[in-house]
Amino acid sequence: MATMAERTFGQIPGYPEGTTFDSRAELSEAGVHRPLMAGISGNARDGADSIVLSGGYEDDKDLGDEIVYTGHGGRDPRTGVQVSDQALRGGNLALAKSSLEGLPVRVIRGSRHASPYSPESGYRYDGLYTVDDYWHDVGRSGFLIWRFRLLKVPTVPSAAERVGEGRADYSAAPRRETTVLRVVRDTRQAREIKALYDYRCQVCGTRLEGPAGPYAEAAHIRPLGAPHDGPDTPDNTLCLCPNHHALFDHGGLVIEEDLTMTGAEGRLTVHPRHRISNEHLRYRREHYRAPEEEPRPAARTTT
DNA sequence: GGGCCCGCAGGG
DNA sequence: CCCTGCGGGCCC
Repeated sequence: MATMAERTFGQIPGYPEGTTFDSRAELSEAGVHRPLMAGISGNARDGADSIVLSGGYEDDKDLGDEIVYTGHGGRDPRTGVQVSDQALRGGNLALAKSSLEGLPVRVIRGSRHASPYSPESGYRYDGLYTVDDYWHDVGRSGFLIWRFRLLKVPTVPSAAERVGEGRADYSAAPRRETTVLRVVRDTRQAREIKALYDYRCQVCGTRLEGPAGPYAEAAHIRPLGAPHDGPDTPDNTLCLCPNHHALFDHGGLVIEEDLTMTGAEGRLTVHPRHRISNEHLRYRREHYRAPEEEPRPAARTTT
């Protein structure tokens, strides 16, 4: 009956960047940031979809396009003073998950946030950011804090992504160079493929694991976007470790028709519930495998 | 249902 | 200004 509204990642239709709100209640009603008090909206499974910078956290840094946001926890609720260490759970784990999955986070600034980028009054939606990095530090209080570096996403996505509903088809996955080359966002189906393989590389079986959980990459067999126009569908997606993803993208790993591999040992691991398109594999071989270096006539002659 | 949280209003 | 009480919604 009272089903929880679906968490929406990305921009909320009807509320473009720069939209202002009088109160947290207005922000909540619009769905731009649902919690009325908490600074982080999200959970450990899906990631964080929005945050609010509203002052009060002494270790925050705001450079406009770059924000170092402080996690929550360890504060006396009355005084706001840090009285113990923070842990990687709750909203903190949600932000870490967003970093692992490359999900966009809506950023809202409040007037009480001491920064040249904060609004005069109320709250303002300031666009989408990715969680580029997260780590722990000793804050000014002397207690452990979790810190999240957020970088502004320069382009505005055309459609919002919804978790739990199957209409997440993107024509392209934008990339951005940061400390590493990282996918800005994965589609729902890409995350499902990674889950199906339990984040193990289909080539080597490697499973990378950090404090917030496992990390793998979704690789497209026939690339997205013009002129390849590969679909963002499970039969065109592989779950790979970063090395084999890069090797695959750059033609150093070729998957043959019988799933043996050139550039790696053995056969590609394929889950029984994962159908991979032979057509897309063929396209990849035809366009990315190193061409045979055959001696050719210097000039074509007609007889 | 318990506990948490970057609100908010009101009073001193 | 600071402090207090009272909170709604949501995560676990």
